[in-house]
Amino acid sequence: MRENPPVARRATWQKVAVRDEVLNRHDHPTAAEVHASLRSTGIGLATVYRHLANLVEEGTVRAVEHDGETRYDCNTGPHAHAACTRCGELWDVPLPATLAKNGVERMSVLAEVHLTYAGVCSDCD
Amino acid sequence: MRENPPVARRATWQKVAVRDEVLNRHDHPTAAEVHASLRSTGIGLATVYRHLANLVEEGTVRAVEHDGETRYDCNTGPHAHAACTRCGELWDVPLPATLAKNGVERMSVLAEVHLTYAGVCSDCD
DNA sequence: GACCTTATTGAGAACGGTACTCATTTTAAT
DNA sequence: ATTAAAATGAGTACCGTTCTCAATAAGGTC
Repeated sequence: MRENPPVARRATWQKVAVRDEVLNRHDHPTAAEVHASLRSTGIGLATVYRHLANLVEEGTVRAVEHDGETRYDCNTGPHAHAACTRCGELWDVPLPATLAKNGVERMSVLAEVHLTYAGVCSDCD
Repeated sequence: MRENPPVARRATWQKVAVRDEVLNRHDHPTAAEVHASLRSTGIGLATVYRHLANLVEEGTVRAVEHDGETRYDCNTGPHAHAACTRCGELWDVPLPATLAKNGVERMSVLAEVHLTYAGVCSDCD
């Protein structure tokens, strides 16, 4: 008999499917793209969004806002992004080891640093 | 008689109102906020969006994507941003003078660098 | 296995920010 | 004044995302 039973988390094939899909791709898919890849399973779009949000919340994947849509990144370590304005490709690049934080004094608790380089990739140039 | 008459640009009080409003505020307003500030003039929301887009296109102001909405920044020089996740405040901070660009070789034409620090500002801490 | 409790699902509706449509208004040149 | 066309704005469409809630299914218990 437990006074504060933990919220039960049930295992479902949907949860596994979404996690496996996003962890196995390195191309920063959107929720719609994950849903499309799992189309044959019949999973619902709402469920895909739900699990992606859960994975972000538990720190398993990282959400990257880009061009008005959210992309999911299986790389949770510190890194920056580069985006091609022609083909829309988004890829990981290293975050400068020492990133000056001068002028951010007004920020008392620095939680995240988002750095994105935008331009034209060599494939499109 | 001109063979290629330039596209006529007519002066309207709406265009002046939007430009003056966004150039006089340093708080990165959204389109809705600009519209609200100009409510008494009766200007339409579509017109506000149109002029803000024009100002961005002609380089007079800078658009900053943040939290799923577009904010407008009268500071067009190179700079970074800091955002408070509690109060939502967004402010300008200096961009590190030398930002290493190692690992961005695949980017053949680098057009923009977006750097945002997220955390809790001293007012909210 | 049968049963039960409740977490999970997913189709569809709702939502928020932004862009488009097009009849009407306004500018500014003649 | 007249006119041609740029500009306006109310309404509508759009798109990514979140919410709703009846139906489903996971996983205990007996």
